[in-house]
Amino acid sequence: MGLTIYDIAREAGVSASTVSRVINSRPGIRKSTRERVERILRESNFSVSEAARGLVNQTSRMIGILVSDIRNQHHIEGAYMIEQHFMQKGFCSLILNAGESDESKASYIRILASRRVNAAVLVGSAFQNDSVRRAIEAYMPDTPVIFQNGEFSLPNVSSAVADEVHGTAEAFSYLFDSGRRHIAYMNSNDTPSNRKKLDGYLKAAAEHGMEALVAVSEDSPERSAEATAALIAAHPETDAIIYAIDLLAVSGSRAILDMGLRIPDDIALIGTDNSPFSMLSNPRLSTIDTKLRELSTACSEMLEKAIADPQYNEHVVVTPSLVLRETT
Amino acid sequence: MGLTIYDIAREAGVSASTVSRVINSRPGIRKSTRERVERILRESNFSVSEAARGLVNQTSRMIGILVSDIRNQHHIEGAYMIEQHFMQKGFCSLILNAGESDESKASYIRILASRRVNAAVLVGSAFQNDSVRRAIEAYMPDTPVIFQNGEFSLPNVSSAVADEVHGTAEAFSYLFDSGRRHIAYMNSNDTPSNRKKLDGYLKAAAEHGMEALVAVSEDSPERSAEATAALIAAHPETDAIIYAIDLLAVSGSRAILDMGLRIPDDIALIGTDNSPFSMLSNPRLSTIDTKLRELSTACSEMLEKAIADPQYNEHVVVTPSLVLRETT
DNA sequence: GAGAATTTTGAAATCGATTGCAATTTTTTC
DNA sequence: GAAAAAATTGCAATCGATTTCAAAATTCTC
Repeated sequence: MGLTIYDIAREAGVSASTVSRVINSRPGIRKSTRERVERILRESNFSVSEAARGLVNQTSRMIGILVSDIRNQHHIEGAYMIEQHFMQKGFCSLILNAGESDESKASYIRILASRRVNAAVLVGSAFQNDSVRRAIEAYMPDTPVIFQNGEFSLPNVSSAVADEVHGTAEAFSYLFDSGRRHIAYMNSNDTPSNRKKLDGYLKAAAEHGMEALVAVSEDSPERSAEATAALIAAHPETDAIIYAIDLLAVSGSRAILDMGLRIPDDIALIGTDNSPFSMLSNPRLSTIDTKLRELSTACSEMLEKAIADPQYNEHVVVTPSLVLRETT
Repeated sequence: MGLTIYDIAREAGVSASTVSRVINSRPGIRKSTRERVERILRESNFSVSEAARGLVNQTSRMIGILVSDIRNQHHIEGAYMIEQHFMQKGFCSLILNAGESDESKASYIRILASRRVNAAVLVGSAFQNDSVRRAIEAYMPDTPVIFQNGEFSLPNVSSAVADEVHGTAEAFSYLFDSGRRHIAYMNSNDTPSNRKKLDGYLKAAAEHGMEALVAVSEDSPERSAEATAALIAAHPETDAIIYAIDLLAVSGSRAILDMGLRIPDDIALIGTDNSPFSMLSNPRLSTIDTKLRELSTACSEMLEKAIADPQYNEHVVVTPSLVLRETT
């Protein structure tokens, strides 16, 4: 089935070395020879085996991108930017859905190591756990790793992280300054990122001398609507809610409207992440912009430097900002 | 840096063949030898080179997934299901963002061919063009290709397609039966899929003896809001709009509300695709469910059969159905 | 405990490219 | 037109695994 350069060589009456040199545009080939080989290459629809090439060149020209859930808009956007950037440079992206558990995430590190990726990108804070850390130390101690929204202090790991503590605290202060006195927090699944957001809320509440009220919802629209309704039923005095995730805020808003309350008059809402649909919602959602684009851009740049220079290593922090729309 | 099986062999005092047999759980190795080799394998964090392995085994154990835009929720969902399914079977997914132009899509076929993927999946109707077709014939004539939402009559290509003509026509009939007499259609970018939807609309309009009114919006919330407002300004008698894409319908609904019209009293809206956020919108969007899940499931199944049997080839059609919510 | 039968193990070829070095061909130079 | 210099080309080794076939070690049989 697959033609090899030997087949091409025979056809062209030259050696495999010559064919290889033509394919890779190496100098020192007579023009007429080059053209003849190129023609045969074209006519026979030859395509080089990247596996064989990778074996001798000791490189796969692949970037491994690990995402805990690619269906998450937030995550895929990060993967997309990196994919786009490196495809142009001739790299392929091995995008893998690394799953829920810590062990499964760690096993994906092994998979990337087996594929000998030139670099790995971890998208999402959920990778910040000990299994993953150990897997990196064991199987990719010398491969550049870029952590989007998390951090390991290993020599081959760089990172770009959002200061989510600050972001949530700022949202709290804004609500407080606009007169809200019963600001609740709707948390989601327990991830390092959500923990930081919660910390920001708790810290801000303490600083303003206010009691904290934290509810939890799974990461689904239905659960959030239920959790929001339950929160308000139990604490009718609530006049503002900060949500750990935009999606939860949007379906929460719907539940609030259905209860006959007004937004933002009775209750103000602030989501987190400035997701694409946060401005499509009705009313349009105010949100904490965690600067996903900046995070991804920073990752692409670091990745590029890290591939060029294995010693390279950097950690950047971006500061979230508040986007005010119709729910505040 | 990278250890090879020869390093392991030396350490264990055996030959590389033995190490290979242990790694691949081949029979005929003395228990004590196997355990010794396994221990060394573990202690040295050895990881096999898939490139070398692929070279001799003539397989990459990779599935290539081509998506025209991975940020599109609709597409990524399809890629996700396939990724999940095959990862368990030890395949990696090379997910590539194949870009806008026909030529760029075709060139990605070449890339997958170079990587010697075991199969390729094309997600989205945009791959249905001649450049891609020729690229498949030239570079992957024997690799199973599964086309999600499109079709080529090539021996190695299978497909799962939604009958979008029918879906849109059904939506039209529903609106007509509920008394609407000025049903407009908001189209989006010119893709094979959107062309079929438009056909369905035109066909249904003709069948009901009604005049067709087609507007076009680029695939962005802002454009759709503008296009919707313009449509209604030019044709105030409009009492229903079918949208080629849910997203456009959602931002369109916002524009309509902003004009002081009521939904569905003054204008009924139906989107297309039953996207995750269509039921989060306010009011909740009625939509034509193009059965994305079924499409993807069918693709996974066909993919599996095609990998097992290169002769395999099938074409399935799924029928969309109407999901009625608050905008009708 | 010798010889046969069976189980384990290893040497060497292979997969499809790339590349250093030597050999060959072509071009220059006088 | 012969020798030197320069430009082309090919041979053979290499990358890191797998696998066939033969050799070596072990177990069985009488």
